[in-house]
Amino acid sequence: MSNQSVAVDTVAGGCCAPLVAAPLEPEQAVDLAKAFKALADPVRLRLLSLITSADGESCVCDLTAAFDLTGPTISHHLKVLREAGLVNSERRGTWVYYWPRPENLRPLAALLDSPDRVRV
Amino acid sequence: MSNQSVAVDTVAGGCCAPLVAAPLEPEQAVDLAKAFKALADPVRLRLLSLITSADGESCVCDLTAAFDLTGPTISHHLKVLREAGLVNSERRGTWVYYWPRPENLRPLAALLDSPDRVRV
DNA sequence: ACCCTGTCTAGATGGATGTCTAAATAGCGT
DNA sequence: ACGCTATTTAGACATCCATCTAGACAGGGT
Repeated sequence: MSNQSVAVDTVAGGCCAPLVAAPLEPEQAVDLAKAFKALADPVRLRLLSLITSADGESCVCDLTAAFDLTGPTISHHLKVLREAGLVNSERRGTWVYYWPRPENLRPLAALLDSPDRVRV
Repeated sequence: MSNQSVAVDTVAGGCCAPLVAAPLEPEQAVDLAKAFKALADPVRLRLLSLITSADGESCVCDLTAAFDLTGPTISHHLKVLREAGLVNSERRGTWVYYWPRPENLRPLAALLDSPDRVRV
């Protein structure tokens, strides 16, 4: 259950200077868009923030409890985050645990990091 | 034409510690998701990178020329970026120019910036 | 063996989104 | 005034997506 990340693997591979530095290649843009698409939902953002701010990892049961949504819906969102390479998961006994993958989150942050501008 | 930004204004207002620090409030997540949704398309990512890496600003005519898409489609994507607060625009004579809003891009970068983890 | 709980998969459905064509608006040059 | 170019708006259409219900699968306890 741990290795089906798709979108961000190329990103993690050192892709993409900050937006300020150079225009994106179309293929890079496609890969990056997949990652940002995973972040483009309030539920997934909250899931990621819960997972990331937790101490190392989070149980699905705790995550589900934080929302007013059905189990399958949460499961779907976690799958999107996992396939985007933003989190990883593992089953231990009855429960499944999720933890963040900062090595794939950091390049996204670096891409958006922009210095101040003349024009404000 | 310059002031209909919607999504990121609250973000720019000093919102949101890094994901690592604390879970997001639901309302914050909704606002941030709007911003990431604007980034969640390859065309818009390339538009933003063209605008941001250009020297100060870009003319719509140059942006349109960089894609194999119709003018209205580019215009639509630029509107999405503008309403998300990521860029701003101004008409000067015949042409319309777009420039980035780093004050609204930087909080997004800060949100995703994550330190290394025990578990890799 | 059986049941109970936790999680995921499959399939359906209403709403959002990317793209197009056609038409409107804005400014420039003659 | 007219026509030409640049850009946006309006509306249509096909696809994608968030959510749900129903059911499958996994593990633990009795």
